[in-house]
Amino acid sequence: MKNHSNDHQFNIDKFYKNYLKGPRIFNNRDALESSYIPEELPHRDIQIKDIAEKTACALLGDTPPSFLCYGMTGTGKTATIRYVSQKLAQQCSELKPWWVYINCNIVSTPYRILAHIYNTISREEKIPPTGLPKDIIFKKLLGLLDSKVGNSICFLVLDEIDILVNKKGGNEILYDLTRLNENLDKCKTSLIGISNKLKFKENLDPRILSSLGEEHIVFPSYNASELRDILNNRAKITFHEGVLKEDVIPLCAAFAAKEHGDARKALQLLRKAGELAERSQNKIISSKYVEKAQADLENDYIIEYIRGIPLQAQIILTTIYLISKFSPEHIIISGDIYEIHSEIKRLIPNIRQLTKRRISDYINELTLAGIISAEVKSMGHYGRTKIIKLDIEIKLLESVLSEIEKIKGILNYKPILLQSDKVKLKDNIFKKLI
DNA sequence: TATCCACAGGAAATCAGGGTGT
DNA sequence: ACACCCTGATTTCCTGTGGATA
Repeated sequence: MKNHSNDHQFNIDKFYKNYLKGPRIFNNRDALESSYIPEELPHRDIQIKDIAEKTACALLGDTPPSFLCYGMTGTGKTATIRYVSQKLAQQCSELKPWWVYINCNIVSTPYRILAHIYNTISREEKIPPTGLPKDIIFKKLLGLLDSKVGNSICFLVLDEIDILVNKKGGNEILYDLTRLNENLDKCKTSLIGISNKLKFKENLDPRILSSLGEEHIVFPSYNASELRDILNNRAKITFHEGVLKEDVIPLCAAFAAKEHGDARKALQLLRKAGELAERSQNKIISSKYVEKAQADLENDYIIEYIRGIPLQAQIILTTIYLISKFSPEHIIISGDIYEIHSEIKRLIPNIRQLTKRRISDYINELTLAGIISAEVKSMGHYGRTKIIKLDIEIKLLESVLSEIEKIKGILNYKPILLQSDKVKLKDNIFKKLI
């Protein structure tokens, strides 16, 4: 088939030429990445000093104490530790300490934690992702630590340790890690836990808590003025001179300060604003791009989240969508979600029936992610249930769901349940009770 | 005031799918 | 081929419960 509309076609060559000719905004994008470790960390002097003091004895070959770092997301916990670890390494001529970073959200099971530690140190022989018994791995790890790390120190940084603690087997593996030193001849290990939940200690085995030390390093949230300092530092590296309007950084800082002073958020905003300006071929970043970035980031998060969850969870979300779409007045309760789920699962191949129990878990997960909100309410003789509300724009939800191959076909299906008189009757009673 | 609905949500078991060394 | 390992998703079994109703 001939293409008769060449003039309207996207000309990719021309686009690249224009792109190169266009205004340059970014000098070094990496400086706004969360993995970037800056030369200096503003407003973290106390924490740097604290960590430096705790880890300094590694220089003499002694075992540093284990400790915990607390602070909300984006308060610089990980960055500070990486910063100190760099500085510490610069001081060591020989006996360089090893640092193993473990994000417990990603490396999330006992087996994988051991394997991850082993594999980061070993480099040659890798431990397979599954298959072996844990105790074998543990013994192999002990051998490796003594032979490879030798007389040096190995720091094990457990990021998002709270997630690990709340899983089965989490306390056990932590306990094993705290006892590593007892089983080692030459090498010494030291644990550093990072958490953004202050109350996770409740679920922590007291033996682990005592070995992690009673005192913790606290990372307070940044206020707007501190955020401005951070942004100014990074902006100098990131952008070419003169591309930033003066009000951009204060605005980013203000937005992020509203969200418990999250520096990561502030940096994301700044980068997104830069990208938006770049995309519209503008050589100046003005505050209107920040406003736009704020809205975009919110949506990006939601879209990525929904894309990432399992199909069954997406289907649960679809049931909520269908109820909101066809009966906007309807009060959404968990029982109805169950009914409609079993109704529409027939329309999707290879989808099994879920139990109420499982659906209840999915509802909780969606609530945690901020997609919906749910409140348990007692309806007296009508039982106890969850009242569910969609917390995002239904248009947005629709557009995400319609991109999912197996779901897009049923977005116009009107559930039979919604038309049943029994449900309508119950709905009316519920409305009076609320 | 006792009852009883329709669930909530914890704990343990099960299943299937990815592996291992022998 | 066999016995056994680890994991994630799900089921099974279970006890608990707020408050309108009889």
